[in-house]
Amino acid sequence: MAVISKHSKQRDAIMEYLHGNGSHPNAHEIYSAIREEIPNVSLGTIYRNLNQLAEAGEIRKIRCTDGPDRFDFRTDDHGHFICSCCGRFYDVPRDLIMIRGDEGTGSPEDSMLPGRADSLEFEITGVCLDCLREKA
Amino acid sequence: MAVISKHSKQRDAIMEYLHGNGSHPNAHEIYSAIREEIPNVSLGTIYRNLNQLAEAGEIRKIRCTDGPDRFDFRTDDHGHFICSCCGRFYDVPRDLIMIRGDEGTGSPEDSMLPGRADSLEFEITGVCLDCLREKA
DNA sequence: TTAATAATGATAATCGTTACTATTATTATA
DNA sequence: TATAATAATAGTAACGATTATCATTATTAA
Repeated sequence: MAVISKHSKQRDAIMEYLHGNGSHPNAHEIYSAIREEIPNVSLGTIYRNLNQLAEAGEIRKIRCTDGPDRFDFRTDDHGHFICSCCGRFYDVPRDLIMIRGDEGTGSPEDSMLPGRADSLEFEITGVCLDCLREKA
Repeated sequence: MAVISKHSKQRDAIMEYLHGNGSHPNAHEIYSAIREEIPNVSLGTIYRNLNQLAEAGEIRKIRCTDGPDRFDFRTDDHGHFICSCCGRFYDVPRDLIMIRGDEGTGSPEDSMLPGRADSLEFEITGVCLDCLREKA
């Protein structure tokens, strides 16, 4: 895991923005927000820092099935629920998802998977409760 | 779901290639393969047809967390296991994955999810049995 | 306080993909 | 079977997201 050696106000501003922002912004949204504070910040700086922070394990890069990558200050294991109606992005705890046959011995031979599972990325698409209520 | 109205040898060749090829090729791999048969086929034609076929429900587009999209002639609900060692792509039946709280009443209110789940995309990263054996 | 070097802003380049357009192929119908 | 309608094509330009380059500036260690 890479280490960040020198510190910069641009990176601080990005971290501050991510922590104060519950959603899952993409690079351009972060760029727009940081520009309010540091008007001549460069988009390249945003990307460089986001990747650096992700490699250092301080944030998570979410590769979306559609559209640009998003970034999340939550680094614990979790997936996402995307409302196909309003587009909102919800966090879903990892332990809501179970892999059948992965609870027993822990031996990959006993699992129904083609090997040893190390991590699981998942994205649930559906309609959130807010949108369901609105429709009713 | 869109309908394909006229038929073309380029599209036929793509379908044939996908069915004769168990893996999950990306657009460039398909392009290379089709060019053997139709040397002046255009990359745009490959993309146009792949998207058309996916919209018609004849193939599936797999949006990878890393790298370009892949295409799969299997259209049933399933996810993927990617070996971080050899890069191979395995199919995983959808029913190996369970969403906790999604078995009961079917009511989204009872689920632990933020709404009604319509579909689940998942990608398991790990080390496949072949690679595990090789290491041992 | 200076030397070493990491980070920056500006911008060019890259990659995967989509859009455009004149031409060609397929289909329905006369 | 000839013709008209139009979908699909090849070629190429354009696009959005991201990464690379590079001269300059900021941070850190000695």
